[in-house]
Amino acid sequence: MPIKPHVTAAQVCGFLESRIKSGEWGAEAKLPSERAISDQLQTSRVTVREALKRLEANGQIYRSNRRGWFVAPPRIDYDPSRSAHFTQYALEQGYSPYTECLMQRLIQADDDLAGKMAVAEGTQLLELHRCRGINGRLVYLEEIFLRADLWPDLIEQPPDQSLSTMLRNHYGQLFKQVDVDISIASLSAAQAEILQAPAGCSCFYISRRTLNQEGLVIEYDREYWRHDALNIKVTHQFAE
Amino acid sequence: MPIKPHVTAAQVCGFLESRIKSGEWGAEAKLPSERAISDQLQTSRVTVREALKRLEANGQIYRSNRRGWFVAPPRIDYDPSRSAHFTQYALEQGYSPYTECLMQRLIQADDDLAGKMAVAEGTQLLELHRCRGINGRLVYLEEIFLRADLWPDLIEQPPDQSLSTMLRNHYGQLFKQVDVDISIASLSAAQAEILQAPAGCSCFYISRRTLNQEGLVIEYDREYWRHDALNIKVTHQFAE
DNA sequence: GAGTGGTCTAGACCACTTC
DNA sequence: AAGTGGTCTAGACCACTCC
Repeated sequence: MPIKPHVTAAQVCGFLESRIKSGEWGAEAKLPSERAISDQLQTSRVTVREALKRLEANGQIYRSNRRGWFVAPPRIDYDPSRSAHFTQYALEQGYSPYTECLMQRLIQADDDLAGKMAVAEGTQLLELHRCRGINGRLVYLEEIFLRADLWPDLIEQPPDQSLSTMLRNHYGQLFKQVDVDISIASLSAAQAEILQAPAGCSCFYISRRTLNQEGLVIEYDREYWRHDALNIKVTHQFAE
Repeated sequence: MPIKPHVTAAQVCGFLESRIKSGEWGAEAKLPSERAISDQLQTSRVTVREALKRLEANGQIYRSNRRGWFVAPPRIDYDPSRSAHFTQYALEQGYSPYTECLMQRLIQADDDLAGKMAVAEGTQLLELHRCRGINGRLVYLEEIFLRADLWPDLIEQPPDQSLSTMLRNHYGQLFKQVDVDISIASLSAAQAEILQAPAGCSCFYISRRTLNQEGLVIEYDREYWRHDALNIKVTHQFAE
């Protein structure tokens, strides 16, 4: 006798996608609960979760820890090779940017940092941690390292001000070159908690080294982005 | 009476990671079967799979469809803003590159392609599909679009030759600018099958528009990379 | 043919959010 | 207090790979 075939995760994906694409569930809309979806589609919660994770993987939806699943808003365009600040990008694209400084302190460069910043091990560095969001949603964490000898009184400055503007205007530094690295990583437990993301959540990892006219590394920066929040755009002009 | 606490996915992650980091399981090594791991650690297969997926998310391991889980080899460094060909990159970094042409045909530009290539809708384009691997492992799929009017006899050329070299040497084209877009996407069912990846597998999506001296889009390219195979490096020089 | 990963079922408990 | 997502158990069948 014929057995009712299982509802597959792919079918659940289709069901959810059609509602997202039709606009029935707009940006930032909360999806129904996992149990509600599995009841409606006559399937198990495991299958629903599998479908949700696939839509999460390509950035159509995201989750906020234990609060539920939400439709992902449009991604922000971002060119990490430019020194323009995040706030400017976000405003240009019609978003409301938000920055919070989580921590700032003086540290001694360890082996790894010394290599990245081309300084001797033990050199004094200023370390800043910030988180940033758009439209009320946290989208990335940032770890910034600056040579303390180049910015002697920076630690006194208000941390919310744009760093790149400050470096240029206040210290008269000119940027000569930026080296950018982009790869996939996963959030540490502490990072995931700040971004309200699940444990082990995959993220974009972007690191940037900014060099000045003399070839000194004036800024070293590590960013951890929600992967659904970001569209990286880089334009490269070839020399004549 | 005390109940034995559950083995958590995080503990399984730790168990697996320590064996990878210690070198007990080297690059490309096959992990034990999911059932063997769950038996050894006295846990369920679901928990083991959860752990494996977390290590997959940050690129430490990867799976080849239905064949098993493997330790991910070192990532290849890649600068999409340069026109150097993949083969050269791979050889410089000590890998054995591999390219296969999957398809080539003439098409009419649809609305989307016409916009991307700045040509009229219906313009004749040459479409090439290739897959590429290093050390015997497929790492990305590529869809290339070229204006048929600029390369009248290209369809007759051997497809394995480096395209960028050919464009420069044979046609004397000079590259002026490259616009690169990078984001996260997921593989279609057809793409996943070619890369031997699971359904809905997340990937790096890289699209590139290459412009010549006259500002014409001479190449438009879409790449779908296994996310664990890639480390993107871009260097940007600021104008004086 | 044996074993594997891919998928699905039908529960369960906990920590946390929301009301 | 009710409901949610996060996690875990203990099975099952299938399609596929490998031998």
